[in-house]
Amino acid sequence: MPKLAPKTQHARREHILDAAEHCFIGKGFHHATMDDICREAQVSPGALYTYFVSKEALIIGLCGREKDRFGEELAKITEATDFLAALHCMAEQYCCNEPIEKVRLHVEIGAEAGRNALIGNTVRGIDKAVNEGLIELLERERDQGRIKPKLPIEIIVGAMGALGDGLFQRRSLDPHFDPKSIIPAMMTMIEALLAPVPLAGPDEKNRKA
Amino acid sequence: MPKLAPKTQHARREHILDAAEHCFIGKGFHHATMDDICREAQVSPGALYTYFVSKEALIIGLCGREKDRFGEELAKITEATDFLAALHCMAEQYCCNEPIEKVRLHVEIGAEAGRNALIGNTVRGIDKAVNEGLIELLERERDQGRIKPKLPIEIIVGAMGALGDGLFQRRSLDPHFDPKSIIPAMMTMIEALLAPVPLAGPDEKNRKA
Amino acid sequence: MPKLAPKTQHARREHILDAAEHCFIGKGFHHATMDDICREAQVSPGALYTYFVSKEALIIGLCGREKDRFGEELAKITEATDFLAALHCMAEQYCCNEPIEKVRLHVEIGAEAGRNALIGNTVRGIDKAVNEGLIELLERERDQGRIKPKLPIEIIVGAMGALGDGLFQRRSLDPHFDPKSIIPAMMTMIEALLAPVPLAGPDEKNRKA
Amino acid sequence: MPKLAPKTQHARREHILDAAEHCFIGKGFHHATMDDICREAQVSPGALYTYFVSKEALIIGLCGREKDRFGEELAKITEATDFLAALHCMAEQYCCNEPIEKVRLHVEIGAEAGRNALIGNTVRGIDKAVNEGLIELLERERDQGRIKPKLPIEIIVGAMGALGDGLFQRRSLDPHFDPKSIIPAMMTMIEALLAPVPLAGPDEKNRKA
DNA sequence: CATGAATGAGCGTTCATTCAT
DNA sequence: GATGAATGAACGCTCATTCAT
Repeated sequence: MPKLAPKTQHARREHILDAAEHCFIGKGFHHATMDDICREAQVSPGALYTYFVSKEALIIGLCGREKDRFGEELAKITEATDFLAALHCMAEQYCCNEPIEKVRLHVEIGAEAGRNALIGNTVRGIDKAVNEGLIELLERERDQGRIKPKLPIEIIVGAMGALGDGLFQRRSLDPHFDPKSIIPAMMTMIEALLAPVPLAGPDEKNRKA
Repeated sequence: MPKLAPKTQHARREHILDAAEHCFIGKGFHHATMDDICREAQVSPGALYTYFVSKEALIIGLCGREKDRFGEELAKITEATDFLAALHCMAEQYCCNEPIEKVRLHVEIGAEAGRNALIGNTVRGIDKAVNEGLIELLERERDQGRIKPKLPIEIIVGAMGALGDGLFQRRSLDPHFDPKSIIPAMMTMIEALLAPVPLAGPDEKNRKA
Repeated sequence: MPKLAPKTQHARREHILDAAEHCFIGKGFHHATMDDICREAQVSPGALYTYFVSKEALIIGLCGREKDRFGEELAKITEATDFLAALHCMAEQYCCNEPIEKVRLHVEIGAEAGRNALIGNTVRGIDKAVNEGLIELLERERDQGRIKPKLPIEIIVGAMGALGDGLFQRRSLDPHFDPKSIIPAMMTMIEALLAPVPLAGPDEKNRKA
Repeated sequence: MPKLAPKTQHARREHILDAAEHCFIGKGFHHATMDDICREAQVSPGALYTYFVSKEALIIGLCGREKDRFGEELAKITEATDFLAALHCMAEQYCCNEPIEKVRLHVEIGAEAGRNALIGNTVRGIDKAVNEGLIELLERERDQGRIKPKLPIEIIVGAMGALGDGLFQRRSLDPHFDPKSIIPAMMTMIEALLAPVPLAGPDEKNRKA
């Protein structure tokens, strides 16, 4: 039998990952069984194991996809003209629109990452990439005089990341938690860190008056 | 073997809880087995089950301990004369001095609480108690004119809680994460929310001028 | 501590046996736990084990009581003037009035007796005693000319015993089984075996005529 | 390992059922463990559980086999020209030739059926099928004038069934019980119920005279 | 004698993974 | 490459029984 076309291989991989995501989201990482995933993907265990060497590998694959996704998200902000508005938009996206079950999966993976070295490394890798992206972005903003932060930018980015994780934890824990109401608080906190410079305009002098 | 003195009973319970804590921290709730815990506590399964009806009950017991502990912590802040300094002190306590193991346990329980209703309720109960304590405290500060927050106090407390959870998540994930460096960022954020009123002094008029 | 008065000892034994009977009837021999029985009897496990060396011993004790009970039952029939009527009465007693849960226990013990030598011997001992009582009774009836069985009396008694056991099995299996309706059939069968001689009376000659 | 041929599947199932039967007979349903059965069948627990979802399911499977077997037995009687002789033959078959092990299994299942709803329903279903077969048969005999029962046929069939169960109970309890000697008693009882009409012969008129 | 905490082998069942076909 | 039956170590938990107090 000739080797499967790389395209087919990749498609199959993604298909299995979709199934795994669906199962992990629905039942949690520990409660979902490999058989659940096989059934969902309509694939035999043997076939699954040619694409992923273990259950762990499925999580790692899922992490990879999240990483890509977040990269795109970040690119959007980077390209936005109004950086703060884009941040607000992203906060809304992650706080409100992300379905609760997916949030739970995120928290679960976070816990697993604390103990499982392989998953830990993967998750740390993602965090690093995200942080670097944000740092680069914020440094540019600062160099262009649009923000005047009083603290080192890596620290600020670290604090922003923690805030995001905390929001996820909160949502995961309390299904009645209303994330919309917290956004003003988040923006207040982030602005305090970034110290954005008001846009110069014809009425700037009026403010000082 | 007549009835054990309540003191002995309690000590035995705590001893088992210690063992469970150790195992959950080291392996996670799902990977730690009851036998692991029995071995750690040097107790037979049957004996363990006279103190805790299930594995779940061990987590709940662990939650109870954390709750008590946090209650004491909160009382200390409440009694402090300088509220912001006390907060700073507590941030340091939880960010830096809390051993990484406890932090992991916290994250572990948080993840489990998202999937397990009983644990979820317990953790939500604790959160509620903590939040109420903080709300009460902040309302008093506001009524006494020491802070002038622009957002509802519950929202502020919610954001502070999220920030705390996020820090824990960060520490759990990255053993090299330096929590000390982030404290200024945290205080900046919290102060932005609380808007503390500077203490009245001889140069107060200069500010208004 | 002086030995307990034999009377107290015996009363305690009976009390525990009552509790065991209650539990076995309610949950079945295998499903009832020693703790269930202790709770029911308000006795500690240690105390229970001074009266009965094992769970098995409880069943054997229960068998002993049944044996005594059946002996009394048999005595009543023996003393009755109309033997067939007494038999009918006893059939009614065992078929209809015996509560279904007790019937089930009987069947359970019967099954256990097939495998457990100790219980088997006990149950066989009871059966033997019952059979001997019935044999004696029927032989007297025969010698007094009231029945004219065509088969050996032990065989007849064996068949009657089987019929009784079968009825219990039937009742145990089907809660809707109506035992009353089967009594005529039972009496028909038994009369066929015993061939009772119609009571001699002034009109006896008319029959032959 | 592609899909097993249905024949192989069935053979494997039967093999496991054989092992379960052996264990249940030897130790009883409650004392036999799944591991015992696995060892006996030379099969891993996982493999066993692909054929039977639970221990309970093993008994149900065993019941299915008995049902099929009894159906065949019944068909033989139905086709026989001399119905009473066929019945006698069947009594002999079940009383004498049935190996004691099968008899024990029957009693074991009967006891379990009294406590376990699923097994109870299964056994009741078999009993119903058997009873209906017998009822149909006896009604035909009656309509053709070969028997003149004085009691409703369902009652008669119920009594016959009880008699059969009782015999099994007796055999299971006492390994020295001689079932051959009881057959005349059984036939006497059954004939009393059925009231078979003697075959018409040359001396028929003498009877009526 | 009574107590009840403790024992610990054993239970029915699961499921990530393997490998003969 | 794909299949799916098979593996087997483990799991959380139970409960008849013991024995230090």
